[in-house]
Amino acid sequence: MSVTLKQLAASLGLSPTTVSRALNGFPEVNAATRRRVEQAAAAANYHPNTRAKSLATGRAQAIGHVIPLSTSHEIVNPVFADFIAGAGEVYARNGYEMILRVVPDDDEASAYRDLMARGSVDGVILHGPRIEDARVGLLAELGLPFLVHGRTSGVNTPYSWLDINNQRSFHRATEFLCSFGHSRIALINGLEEMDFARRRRNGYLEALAKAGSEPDPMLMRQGEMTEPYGYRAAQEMIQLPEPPTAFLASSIIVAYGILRGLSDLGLKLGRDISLVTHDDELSYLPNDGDVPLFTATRSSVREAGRRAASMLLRLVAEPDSGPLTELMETSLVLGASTGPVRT
Amino acid sequence: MSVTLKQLAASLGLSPTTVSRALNGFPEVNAATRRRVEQAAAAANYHPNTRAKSLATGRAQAIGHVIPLSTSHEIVNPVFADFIAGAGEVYARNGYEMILRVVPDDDEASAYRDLMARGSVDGVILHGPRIEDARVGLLAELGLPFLVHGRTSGVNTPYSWLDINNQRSFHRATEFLCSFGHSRIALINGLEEMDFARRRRNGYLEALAKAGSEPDPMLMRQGEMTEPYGYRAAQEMIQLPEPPTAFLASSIIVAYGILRGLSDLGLKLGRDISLVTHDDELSYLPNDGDVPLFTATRSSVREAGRRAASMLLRLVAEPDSGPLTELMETSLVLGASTGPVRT
DNA sequence: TCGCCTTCCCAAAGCGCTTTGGATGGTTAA
DNA sequence: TTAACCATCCAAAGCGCTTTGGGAAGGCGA
Repeated sequence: MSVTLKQLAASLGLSPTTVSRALNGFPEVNAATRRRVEQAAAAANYHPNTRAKSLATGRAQAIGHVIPLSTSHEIVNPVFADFIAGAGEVYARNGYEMILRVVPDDDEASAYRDLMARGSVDGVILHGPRIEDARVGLLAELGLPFLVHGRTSGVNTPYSWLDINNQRSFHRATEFLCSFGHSRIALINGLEEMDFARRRRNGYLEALAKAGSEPDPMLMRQGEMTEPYGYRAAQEMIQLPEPPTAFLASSIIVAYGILRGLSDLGLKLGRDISLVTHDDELSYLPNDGDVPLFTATRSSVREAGRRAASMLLRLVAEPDSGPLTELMETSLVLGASTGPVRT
Repeated sequence: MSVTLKQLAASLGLSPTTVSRALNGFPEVNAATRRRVEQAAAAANYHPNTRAKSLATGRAQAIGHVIPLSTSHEIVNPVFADFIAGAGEVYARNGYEMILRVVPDDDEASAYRDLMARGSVDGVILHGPRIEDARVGLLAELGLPFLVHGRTSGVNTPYSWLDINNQRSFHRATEFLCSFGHSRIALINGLEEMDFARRRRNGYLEALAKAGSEPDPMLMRQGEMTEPYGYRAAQEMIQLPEPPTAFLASSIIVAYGILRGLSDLGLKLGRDISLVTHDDELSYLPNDGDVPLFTATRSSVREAGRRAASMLLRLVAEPDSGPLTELMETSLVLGASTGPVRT
């Protein structure tokens, strides 16, 4: 079907060895010969067979992403698409393939073992780390280079990760709301078995404590971050005897739900009620413009994908470059959804 | 690192040949031997090296998904994550790997060529087909098995596809609105270079014609399907001298935007204004419950992913199974966003 | 002239698997 | 008894590439 190295070599009257070296930039080949080879390769649309190449080199030239599909709720993380887009960019630029495995989340361990044993990938990115996530230990033990998108509290062995400063983000956001006089601030969080959610709650609690406000369990909720989840949370909380005057949401999708919930009750964001949300800059839910709809802690998950991919590739190339870590700060951008507490 | 066939064979005092045949279910191996081999393989956590295997067999055991990243708007299709989740399920079950390439959309052709020449995949799924999409011709020419998610009008060569009945969906939706007395129905569509968008518009126009309503260009809009797009469209249209009494949206994300746009103007869906949207059943934007928020033409894109993957695998296994096609009908589910025209 | 580098190229082995084409020994039919 | 036949196993080639370990030819200094 497609042309092979041997054929190309034969057509040039050269040995496969020389052609290989010419194309791979080895020094011991005449400049003129190299040019000739390169031209012929381009003309024949020659691309080395990936499988043969990686069998010979021992490198898979591929990075794996295992995306767990929660067996209970079956939710696909909406953030995933943009992260992948960012990472994919980097892989493509570096000649790496991206391979995806969608697995039930109780089957993830065997997915990693399998990937390792088959030698299908040179490294993996671990998504959606939970508190004390056992996958980190497993991967370390397998000896497969990996990078965590996020972190996992309670795991002591060092590992590489890229995370945003969730705690600081929500600390700042809470602080910001407090400075407007808010003291009853609701936290509509993701599932708190997820590490990011726990950290956000910590930041929130920390800021409340600093401001001298007592946290109220009635105002704290965790759940799968869908739009209706935000809607229900907002509606239910607003009917409490002592309703919140502000909301803090863990995802822009949830924020839209809150917005709708309040709007249905005739309440207007920024005037009657304040809202700060985390904003991953999902491409189909842009929160920009002169005055964004939502005041938000903003951080591009696509950029996170890019950086995570770069870090992992570095880790694959130089396994001794030790655990690599990066903490991205978010920016707190002022939108139309916040204002002083209404008295 | 991981155990090889040769090692396993040596440890069993057998030849690699026999071990290979035992594990691959060939008949010419003693039942007892086979059992012994299987147990040893399991104990050693033996998994055949993918690259070696596929080099030997000539099959990549992988399916490629090329996802074009629009160079101009940089939007990642939100529908993509759920489609992938569905397809991934099927690949995993059949021992196929899923490989993803994120490429700028002006570079897609070379991505396919490359995938083909390197032999990295046994087939590909083509996403986001446009009108008269040239990729179909390219893939046919390359001889790479492929399946289109959607269709492409104006391409005459036969090809395999899985699509939903966009035209009929929007025909029915429009008809339904007409039956409520609506005649000024706005269409907030996706980019009409996309095949699905064109079909939806056709269905819409067809139904309008049948109902004797004149289509109004002021009420038809196309664009990238984001939330703000829906918001702006709704707000602008509602201020027209002759505003629409109903909206037809191509995506639930757009529908949320419309909802917010109307809501900001004090208009309530289902009472003041009607809205029907297409609903792909995105997992994080569920439109369900006793009475769904939106009346919708509903079709699970995750299920589409599953079916598309199955069809493609079939195509790969039996290339002569000819062009496979499937047209999924959508269901029109009644939600809270529609009602008789307000007089 | 010889010896010694360079420069440029090649033969062959090997990556881990599958598969072709036997080989071996025991059974069965004639 | 012999030939034909299974049932069961194996040696070796080959998939398309990289890489090791030369080797031939030419240039240079002594």
